[in-house]
Amino acid sequence: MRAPNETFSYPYPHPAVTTDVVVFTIRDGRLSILLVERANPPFAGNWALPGGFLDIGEDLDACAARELEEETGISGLYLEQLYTFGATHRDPRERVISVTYYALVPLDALATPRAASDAAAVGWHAFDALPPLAFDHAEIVQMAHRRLVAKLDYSTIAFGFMPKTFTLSELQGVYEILLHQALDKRNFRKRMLSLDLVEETGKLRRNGKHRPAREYRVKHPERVEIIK
Amino acid sequence: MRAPNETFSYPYPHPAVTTDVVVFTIRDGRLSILLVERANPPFAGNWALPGGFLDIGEDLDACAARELEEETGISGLYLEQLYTFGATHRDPRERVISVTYYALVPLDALATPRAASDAAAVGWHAFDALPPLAFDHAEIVQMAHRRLVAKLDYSTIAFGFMPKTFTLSELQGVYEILLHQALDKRNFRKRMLSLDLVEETGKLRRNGKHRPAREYRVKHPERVEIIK
DNA sequence: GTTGATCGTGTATCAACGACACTTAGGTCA
DNA sequence: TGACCTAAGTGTCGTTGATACACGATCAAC
Repeated sequence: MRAPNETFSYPYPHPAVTTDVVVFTIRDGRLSILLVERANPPFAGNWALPGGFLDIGEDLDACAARELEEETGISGLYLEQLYTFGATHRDPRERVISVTYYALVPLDALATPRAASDAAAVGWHAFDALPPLAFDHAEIVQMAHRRLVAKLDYSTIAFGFMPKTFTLSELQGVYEILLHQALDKRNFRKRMLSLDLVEETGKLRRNGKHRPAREYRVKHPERVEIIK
Repeated sequence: MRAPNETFSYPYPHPAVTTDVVVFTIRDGRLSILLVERANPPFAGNWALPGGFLDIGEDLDACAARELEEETGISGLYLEQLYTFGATHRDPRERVISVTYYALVPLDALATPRAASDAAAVGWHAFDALPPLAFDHAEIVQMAHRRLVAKLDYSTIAFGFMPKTFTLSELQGVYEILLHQALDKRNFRKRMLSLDLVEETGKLRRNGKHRPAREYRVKHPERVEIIK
């Protein structure tokens, strides 16, 4: 496609542009994020966010989706732009501007990532027990987490973690994990139902040796994320 | 500094990176933004946001501040990152990624901008009567406005428009302009004073042939922007 | 000293939120 | 088959925050 020794020249120096994605999910009751183990320098052997260099004819959103798919096999997520990081020495190779995104994966989506391209391994890591991360990715993860928690208050972002159908107890569990605190069952249900965002499927879900729970679904899955 | 015909080469194509800044103020009772008239193609003669190309050794925030100062003479503002725009054909010359910022100027700051560098003219334009803008700058302005209005609800961002001292009526006026609606005087004062963010200077301000108003100042000017 | 203009103040009602405990339904097992 | 275990599901009351609303006080101008 491209001559081996071809180069691209500009009258002024240009930085490289990358995208990086923070993918959240909840696994085994813990908030977790998706990391790839770097196969190549710099930071070979370290864990990092999935991401990579922007193709010159590609939109930023498309780049984030493509790199995520290439490195982890996960696709079809709704990616929201988070922040752009551009400190001068954040990458030892050259000047790199990183446009970062975040996304949520439902609990059930059997998102078993597979390593590919320049990643040695891929895996979910509990947010409160992350390994050391390459580049400034720890900072990116922190910002994504702050954004996620802030959005719980004024948006329906938590539904991003829910499978197609779920029980109110499961939904409450997601909030409790994200907020790090127990919630009152009656108040939680009152608030959720008054928002008029979920509806009963009519089915019951049997989860153990006790009374079965009513199953719910989101009423307007397309416009989750609306501000309350 | 640089040899005239020097070029910078990379094994892969690199986009250019720019910063653009949306500066808000309130003039004559109208929300206004700062625009520069472009002296050079593309879009020569059109109005655009102040901004320009990132220097290779410069942080993004510094670039935004520098370009703003160079093109308008305004400096010392607190710039907050807004969003990064990178659609493939947003600049006809080459692929350009723009990291955008926004900032607020107090009403009194005699911010008389002066044209410089590659700007033919500089001026304030009422937000509800903007001229056609170059590139995708209209979209950037819309996003900045949405962010500004959203932040009114849960932050102290409105103080960014206030001079060192002000009256509660002036502060109320700012809110009314931004929110596009009249507010009840008693309720507004109750809420503002209960936040414990302003204090009386002890002075009175005479503004006309009527009872003078008490003068206030922000209590902790350094940490304006805190979430309520 | 009357007029005009803005400043500054209090109360009553309603809605939203938080605290709080028991009954119901199904599964399990003796 | 009935006793028991476990999570599901439900209502009230008090507190707090938001909204609606009207008039006297103060200064300048005449």
